Amino acid sequence: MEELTERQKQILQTIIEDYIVSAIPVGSRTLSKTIALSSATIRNEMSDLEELGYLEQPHTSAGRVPSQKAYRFYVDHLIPMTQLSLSEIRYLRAYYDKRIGQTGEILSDAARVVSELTQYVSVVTPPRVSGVKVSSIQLMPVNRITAMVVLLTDTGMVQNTPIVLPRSVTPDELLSMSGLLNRLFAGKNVSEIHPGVQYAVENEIADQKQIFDTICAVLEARLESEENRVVVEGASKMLAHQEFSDVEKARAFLQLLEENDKLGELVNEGDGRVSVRIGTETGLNDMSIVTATYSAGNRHLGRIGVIGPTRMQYDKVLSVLEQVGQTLSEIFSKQEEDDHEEK
Amino acid sequence: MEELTERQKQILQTIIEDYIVSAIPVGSRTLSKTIALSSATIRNEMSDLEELGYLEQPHTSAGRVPSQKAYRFYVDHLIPMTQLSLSEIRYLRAYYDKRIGQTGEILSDAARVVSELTQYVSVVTPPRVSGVKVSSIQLMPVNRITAMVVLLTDTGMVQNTPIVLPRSVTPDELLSMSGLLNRLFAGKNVSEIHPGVQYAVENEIADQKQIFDTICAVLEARLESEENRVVVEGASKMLAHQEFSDVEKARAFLQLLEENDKLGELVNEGDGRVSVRIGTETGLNDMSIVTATYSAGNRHLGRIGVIGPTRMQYDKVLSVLEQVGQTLSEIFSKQEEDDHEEK
DNA sequence: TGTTAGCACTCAACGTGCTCGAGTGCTAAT
DNA sequence: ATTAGCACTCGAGCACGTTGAGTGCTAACA
Repeated sequence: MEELTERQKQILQTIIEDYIVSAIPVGSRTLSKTIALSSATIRNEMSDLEELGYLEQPHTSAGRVPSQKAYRFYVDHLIPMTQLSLSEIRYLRAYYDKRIGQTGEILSDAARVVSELTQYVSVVTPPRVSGVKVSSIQLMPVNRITAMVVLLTDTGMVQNTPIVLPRSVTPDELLSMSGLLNRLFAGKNVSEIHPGVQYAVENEIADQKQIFDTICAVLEARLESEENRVVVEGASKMLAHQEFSDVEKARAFLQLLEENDKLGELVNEGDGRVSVRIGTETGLNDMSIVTATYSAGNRHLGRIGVIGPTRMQYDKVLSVLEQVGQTLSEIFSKQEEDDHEEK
Repeated sequence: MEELTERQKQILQTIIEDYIVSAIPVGSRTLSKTIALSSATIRNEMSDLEELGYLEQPHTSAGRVPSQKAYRFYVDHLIPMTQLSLSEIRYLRAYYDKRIGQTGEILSDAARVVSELTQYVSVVTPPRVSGVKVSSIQLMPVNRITAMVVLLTDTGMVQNTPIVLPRSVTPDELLSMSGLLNRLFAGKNVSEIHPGVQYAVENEIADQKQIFDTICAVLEARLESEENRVVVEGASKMLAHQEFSDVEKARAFLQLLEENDKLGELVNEGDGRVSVRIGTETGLNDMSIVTATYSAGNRHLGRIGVIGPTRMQYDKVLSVLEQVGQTLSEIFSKQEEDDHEEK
């Protein structure tokens, strides 16, 4: 690919940044005010940039609009390192210092912060089972044939699942079953739970194995389905952006936001610590998805992201996500440390 | 208030039902096709109805549009008893027969069904603490100074809350604390949990009282905040209705749907087994809210509702909500029965 | 050789005036 | 009491001209 001259880069960057805030095609006159060149010169350069595929013209007598390729070039080479403003950092800290609560709340708080700071829709995927370890498991009786399984993880997450047992069971049996489950799975990865796990039996009777398998099966299914849950915040903000003034487009997008599985996949598809997918790279039309990971220690847990029109404030979004992803990681890692400290 | 003649009622009903599906002002010509009267006669009647406040004219040469008063009259006197279609009933049953799972899932399933069948946004408020009884309480150690409180209710709901204790506590202490909590609160209303509850102590030391109070305080706060959670489904459907073709209106509504506390209040404000609030009665502009209760036995738990434009298919919405509310009640009551059966 | 001024050209956006038709109210006839 | 007829109203939709932002090209200039 041909190298762009410094001047071309400057012009391209100015066009992109102008267009990102104004959403109207930018013309040579406008640019000549920011850049010390005559409009004619700029026209020539723009013409070249168009030929190279960085700019597009909606119609003959309109200004130029950055192409997908331009955005890609922008985030790869031109993006300025944005510092969050002091007030923004303070805003983030306010959440960070909050008591450590329920995982679900932490995630939706994080999403709300991101959405608020960026003015785009924010999506978070919950911790993946493969990244989380069992801290303890407890069975609680509900009625004769139903029990509640409460699973506690090292990241401070709780998962409770009602289980209908194959036969009626006494509280004592449940207790010993709890003990068994703990001996088997405590400290292991949550993903290792599935029926058929072999364990050294001393004096168990055959149908206890059946109960054990039932519990594992239900638990496994539940954890897996839990993985598909996603948290969405700030959906109303999308309508503030021009590209959704067409109601049909807005409806389609809103519907996407309601399809949790698809949305979760979309967010998790990002790779690397931060990932920027632009336009068709997302598989969606005229949409961009920026995501960052969060983790506990060095175990990858999930991703937090922003989804919006291709014309997106990439610099702002990137710095916010980077910051929030890091904060989330700190929170989850802290929880883990507390655990170790205990031992 | 003046009584309407049978003919006026018929005309009014036809206008309303026509307008509900078409959303365009209905004229006398159109009506004369459905009703065996000349357009002129109908015009006279319409003129009278307008004077009585049942109809409105957007402008001189447009048809008539039903007023809020007309809708109110419609749901109170004219509404036909809609039977759900066979396929709809089958659809409902499919959900009803589903395994009884997590409360949250039941509620969001219910909301999704309502939204799907009515094509409006559906909102559910979770069971109120005052309607729910403690089944059992369990404390699980997380680390030295943190424990997880797992509260099981008679409606099969689970509530888990992390609690940071005032001092480090041994698992044995937690166990005895669990026992105490169970003795005190099992079978009682969840709402009776708060710090400072007096209990007959045998050999408890002073600071155990402090731990006890901490647990109760956090639990109480948590349960209260949990009450404000609402489930919203089908938000994207709102955009299909004409009254939201104005993006600004759509945005405002979408934002309302994200303000959980306000939304919950709005839904819970309904009274009676089913409640229909129209237009300004809701406190919102040009919106209607239809809600139905669901309960366990005779204890009121929460409400499920539909929120949409004043021009709403009241008959359809009413029958769906009535049905789903009843189904929800059956589910939650069943859970309760199982409990009693156990004893 | 790169930059700039000037000019003709293009085209969406906007405003104006026009027609069309759905709908009304009124009056007079049935 | 109902209906037919007619004049009137007014938004929707279309044609048309104007405006202005923006372009490409050419020729002059440093």
